[in-house]
Amino acid sequence: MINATIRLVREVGYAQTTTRAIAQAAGVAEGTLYRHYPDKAGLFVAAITRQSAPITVWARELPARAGSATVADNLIDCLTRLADLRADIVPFELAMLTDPELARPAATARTSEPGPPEFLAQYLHAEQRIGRIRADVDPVKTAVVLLAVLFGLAVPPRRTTEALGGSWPDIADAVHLILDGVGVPVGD
Amino acid sequence: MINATIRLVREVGYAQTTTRAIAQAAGVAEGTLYRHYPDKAGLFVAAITRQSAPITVWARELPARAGSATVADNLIDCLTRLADLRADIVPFELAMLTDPELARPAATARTSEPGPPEFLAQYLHAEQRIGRIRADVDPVKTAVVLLAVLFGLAVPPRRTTEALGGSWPDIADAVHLILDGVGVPVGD
Amino acid sequence: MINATIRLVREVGYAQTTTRAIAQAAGVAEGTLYRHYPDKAGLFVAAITRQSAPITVWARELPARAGSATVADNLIDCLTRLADLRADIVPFELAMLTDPELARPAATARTSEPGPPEFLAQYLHAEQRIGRIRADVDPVKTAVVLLAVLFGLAVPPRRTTEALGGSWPDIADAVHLILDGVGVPVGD
Amino acid sequence: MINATIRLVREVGYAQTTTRAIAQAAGVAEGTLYRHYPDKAGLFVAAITRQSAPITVWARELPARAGSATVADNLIDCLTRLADLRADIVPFELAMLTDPELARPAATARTSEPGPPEFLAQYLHAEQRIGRIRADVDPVKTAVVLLAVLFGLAVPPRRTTEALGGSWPDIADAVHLILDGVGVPVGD
DNA sequence: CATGAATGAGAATTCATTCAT
DNA sequence: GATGAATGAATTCTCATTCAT
Repeated sequence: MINATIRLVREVGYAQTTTRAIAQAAGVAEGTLYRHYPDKAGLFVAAITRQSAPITVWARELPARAGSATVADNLIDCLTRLADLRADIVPFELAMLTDPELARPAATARTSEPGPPEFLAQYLHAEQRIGRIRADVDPVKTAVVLLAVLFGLAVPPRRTTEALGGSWPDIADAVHLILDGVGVPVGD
Repeated sequence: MINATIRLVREVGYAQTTTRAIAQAAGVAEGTLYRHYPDKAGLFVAAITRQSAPITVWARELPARAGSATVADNLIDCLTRLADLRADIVPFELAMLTDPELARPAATARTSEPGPPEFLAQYLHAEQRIGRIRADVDPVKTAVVLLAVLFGLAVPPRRTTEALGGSWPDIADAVHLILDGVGVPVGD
Repeated sequence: MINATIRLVREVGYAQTTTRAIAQAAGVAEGTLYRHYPDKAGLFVAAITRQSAPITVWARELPARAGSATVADNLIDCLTRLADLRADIVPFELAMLTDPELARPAATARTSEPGPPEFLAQYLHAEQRIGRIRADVDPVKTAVVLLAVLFGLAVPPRRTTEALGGSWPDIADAVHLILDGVGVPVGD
Repeated sequence: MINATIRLVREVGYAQTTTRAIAQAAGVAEGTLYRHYPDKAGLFVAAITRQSAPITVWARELPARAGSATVADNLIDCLTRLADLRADIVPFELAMLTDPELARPAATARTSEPGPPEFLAQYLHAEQRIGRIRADVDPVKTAVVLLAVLFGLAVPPRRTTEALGGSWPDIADAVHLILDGVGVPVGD
C-alpha cells in the first residue's frame, strides 16, 4: 500500500492520489487502507517516513568521511545519493507544502533527532578543521544552501531545458560551482 | 478576482482555495468567475501569469548592469528582488507541481520568450567577458543553480530553524558562497 | 426538504433516513441539502424546531382556559391536540434519545422559554386556585405525569394490542383515570 | 457478549455500539459474534430478551399480592422494581423504535405469553374484586397507563428539571396521583 | 470453534461547474 | 453581464459481515 502510494504520487501527482486509486493500485479494498493507517494523512506520513529513513541512515556516515578522498567527490557522492533517495519523496514534500492538512502530525515532530542538514554541516565543519574548507564560511549555512540547490534542481523545471541551451546542471556541476566559486578571487 | 486568488493561496494554501472562497473574497458571485476564466485552472494560470510579468520585466534590465557596482551586489540585488516578487508565486509553483491539472494549459506555452534564467545567464556571461566572473564556468548552469538556491531557500523548511543553530542563510549568504566558493583554492 | 425528512422518519425510521433518501424524497440533489442546512443534524433540528413551534404556540393558550368548560374537557382537548401535533415529532424525539449526535446543538438550548410542561402546570395551578383541582397535588409533577402518559401512549407498543384485550387506552381514558383516581377514596 | 452489548448501549448509546466495540468490550474477536448470533440484530434481540426475563418473572408474582399491604405500596413496589429492571432496556426499546431493522425478528413473536401489562392488569382486577380499586375503571387500560407513565418518566427529559421548578416526579408521586386522582370528587 | 484481516457497499460531505433568472 | 441556487460526481471514511487460517 505504501509502495502503491509512492508510485501514484510520482506518476499522477498528489492531487490525483485518492484513496480509491491507492486501494486499486495496491490490489486491496478501499476499507483495507483503514485497517493499517488511521486515515489518508496517516498513510502518506507513513510513506514519507519509510522513504526518509534510508536517507538519514546514509547521511549519518557522512561526517566520518572528512579527510578521505576529495571534498568534491564526497559532496558529489553524498548529494547524488541524497538526490536519488529523495526523488520519490520530493512529490510528498511538495504535497506537504501545498496541503497544510498533511503537515500537522507526528512524523516531522522528531525535531530533536539530527537529519541530513546536521550531518552535512558536521561533515563540512570537520573538513574545515583539517583545512579543506575555507575557515571563514559557516558550515550550517553552507549545508543548507547545498540542500537548497539539491531541492531546487530536483523540482522539475516548468520551462523546458531546451530553452536554456540544453545544459541543465547536474549535482556535480553544482558542487563544483559552490566549492570553487564563480567569482574571480580578489587579489589575482 | 486574481488578487483574491493570490491572497487566498498565500493565506490558506492552495488546497483550501475553493472557487467559493475566491468568489467570496473577491466580492462576486461564484458563477461570475466563469465569465472571466474558462475554469478554475484558467483562473490560477492567469494569476500566475500576471504575477510573473513584473519579474520578467525586472530581470530584463539585469544584463545591462554588467560591469557596474560589484558582481555580488548586482546578484544580491537581483535575487532579492526576484525573491520578493516570487514570494506570492511560490505557492502556485508548488501547486502546479502537485496538481498536474494546472500544468497543462497556456502558461507554459510561451517557451519561446526568455525569462529570468536567460537574463541572469546573459548577465553572468557579460560579467565573464569583462573578467569579473571566472572564464571556465558555464553561465547558464550557474544561473540555474542560483535560481535553484533561490527556490530551495524560498520553500519554508519543515525542520525548525532552531534545530540548525538558528542560522538560516539569506540570499546574500548564498551569493557570497557561490561567488567566493567554499573550497580552499588549489595552489594556496 | 423538511417535509421529506419528516415523512421519511415517520415512514422508514430515523436509521433509514439517509441524506440520499431525503434528497430523493424531496426531489433535489443530495448536495442541495447542504445549501440550506449545515449538515444532516442541522436539517433534523430544523425539522424538529418547525414541528415543535405550533405545539408551544397552542399550549400557551391553555392557562387562560382555567375555569371554563370542565377540567376533563380542557385536558382532553389540550392533550389530544398535543398528541396530534407531536405524532410527527415522536420519532425525532426517539432519535434524539438514541443518537447523542443529534442532541448537541442549539434547538433545545432555549431552556429559558417555557414550553408545554410549564403551560400545563400553570393551567393546573389556576384550576387549583378556583377549586377544580385538589389543593394538595403538585401542579408541576401532575403536568409532567400527564405528559409522560402522553409520550408513553404515543410510542407504538411492541406487544400487539390484541394481547391486551384490545383496549388500548386513549387520551380521554388516561385523563379520566388521573382526574378521578382509580383508588377507592378513603372514608367512603 | 450480551453484557458488553448492554453496557455499551447504556454508556455510549445505540448508535455508537458497533460490532467492533462490542467485540472489544467482550474480549472476543469480531468474527466470534457471528458464531453465537446470526447477525447484529440477533445479538441485540438476545440482549433484550435476556434482560426482559427477570422483569416478567417478577411481574408474575404481582397478582398474588392483591389484598396484602396497600394498593399504593404494592404498585409503588412493583413499578419501582420494573423501573430498575428496565433501566438497561429502555435504550434498547428506544433503539427498536428508531431502527425498524431491530423490530422484525423473534423477540416480538412470543405475543402469546403474558407480560407485565397482563400481570399488572390481573393484579388491578383482583384488587377491584375486593373493593380496593374502583369498580368502574378498566384494569387493562389502567395497567397500560401506569406502564406508559413508567416509560414516559424513564426517558430522560430534554428540558432540564430546573426549568420545571426542580420537582421531577418519581414513581411514588405518579402512583399516588393515579390512585387518588387530582380532580375534586363530585359531590364534595 | 475462535480469530481478525479483508471486504465493499454505503454514508455524509465537498466543490467545480451550469443555467434560469 | 452578473447572479447564486442547484447539481451530482467524487471523496474520505465506517462498519456489518465473511472466510482462510
